[in-house]
Amino acid sequence: MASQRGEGELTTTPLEPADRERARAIPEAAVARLAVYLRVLSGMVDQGVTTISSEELSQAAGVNSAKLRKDLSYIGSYGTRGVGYDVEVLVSHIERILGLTRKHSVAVVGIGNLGHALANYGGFPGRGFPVTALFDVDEDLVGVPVGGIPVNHIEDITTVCAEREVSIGVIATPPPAAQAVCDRLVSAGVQCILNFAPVVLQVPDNVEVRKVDLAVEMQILSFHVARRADEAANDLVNGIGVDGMVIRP
Amino acid sequence: MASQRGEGELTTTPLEPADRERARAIPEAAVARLAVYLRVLSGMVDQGVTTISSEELSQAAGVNSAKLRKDLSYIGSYGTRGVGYDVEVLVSHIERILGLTRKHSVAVVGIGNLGHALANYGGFPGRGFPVTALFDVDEDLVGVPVGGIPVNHIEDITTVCAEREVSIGVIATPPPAAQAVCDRLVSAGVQCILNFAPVVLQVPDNVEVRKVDLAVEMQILSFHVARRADEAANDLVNGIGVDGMVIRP
DNA sequence: CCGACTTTGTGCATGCGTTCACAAGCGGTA
DNA sequence: TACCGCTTGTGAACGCATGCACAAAGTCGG
Repeated sequence: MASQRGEGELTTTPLEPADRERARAIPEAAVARLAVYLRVLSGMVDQGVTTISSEELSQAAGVNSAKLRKDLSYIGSYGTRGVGYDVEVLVSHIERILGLTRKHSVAVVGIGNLGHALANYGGFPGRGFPVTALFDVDEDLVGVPVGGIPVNHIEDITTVCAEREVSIGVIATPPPAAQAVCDRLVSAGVQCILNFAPVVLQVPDNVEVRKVDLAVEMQILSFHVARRADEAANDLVNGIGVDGMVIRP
Repeated sequence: MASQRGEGELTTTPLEPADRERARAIPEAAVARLAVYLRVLSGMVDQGVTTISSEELSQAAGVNSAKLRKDLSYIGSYGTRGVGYDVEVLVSHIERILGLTRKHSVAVVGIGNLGHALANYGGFPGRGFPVTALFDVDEDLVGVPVGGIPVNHIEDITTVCAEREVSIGVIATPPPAAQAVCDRLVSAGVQCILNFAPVVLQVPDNVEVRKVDLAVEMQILSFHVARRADEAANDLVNGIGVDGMVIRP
């Protein structure tokens, strides 16, 4: 049983030593899944569910139950054998490990179609990620409010990010501008970047970049389409029908 | 050296037996990277580069050169020792393996902020992913052209997807609608789905789903912010300055 | 034609992540 | 209190992906 403590009395919410070591050791893949569990659990809370077993939760999250238990074990042992997990307890522990006890101010750079969508996206503020700054090069956009926030000129990134304590920068610019924008965000002290531009960003070691590349996602799907189509053709040649039934045994 | 053949004489472009086996064996992670290499290489072609070494390409793609060579070896041996790779040859082989020799018609469901952005996104058609159908529940949207394509009512998914030979469905609906939309796409014969809704979709085994979850991405970044902040606090306690310099040796 | 130099392709070791399988632990019941 | 059934937590085995290091294979200059 890890040390318990009151929460929310500090904005920075430092982790206990035991948790600190755990956080260091959590595999990247497990972190991504913890976020998914958290979302599923939040839904459970809304439905009035108070207790859940690893089997139920793993099904809802679309993973193997052993994996789920191992993932949860990375953040501590908060289940009750023979019963399951207390939903609210689990939620609060995952939130703590993911650093969601503190708000993370977000800046969106590039207010095109995607930037608009991101600025208006309701999922962010509701989950502790308020969008507090928008930037674009287009002078005509500067001052125009999008999703309730006026657009700033890209030249002002450094000062605006500093004064609004931006901790996450989202790049939604055209590809050629992405690296320059990234550099500016970094020099403004932003250490976490979510990149939607189809460009490989070069950043210093102390900056974390995650990329969302729609074209790559599509191409991965395309690969699977091709492989499937090809296997089907192959199977047909080998006497197996499209429904998996052997037509020429 | 794998068998060479003319390309483009068939819309379905079946793979040679040797390639077929390779495609089956390519690790998922490598497929994602191949898509990145392809994008970088396309940029090289535009710059007039004809030959590139694994070292140069790996740097541009942000990976280790050994990994790059291994990834390329999955699709065959098309390099020249002592010289490097012919850019155009590499492009055409990656395209073939990823199934990009054929167009993949895309349907976007849910024409909200994100759906608009996706429908207008220029990156898709340019890379062989023409958006050919849009759907929404909102009667007021039906018939309105977005990005040049009129919106259809969601009730017509099955027929429209079938007649336009949609092979990839993109879900950009609110979370509660996602599973129902997914089921409809599947019953319309769509086997590949890109899901932007923060929901775990349940699909049959023969359907491939990839998810893009912005909230999860943010939370992963949040985790890193927290870990970093915590390490910094820890280091400070242990007498190491924020710039990594030991202030209390 | 030969030797030096360059770069690919890959066998092998290492490390990480997933899965299995079961002991440990808890609640309920008599 | 003692037993029984259920579920967690985790050691251990396995499999996949990464990175190293080098032989194989090509180019280029003389």
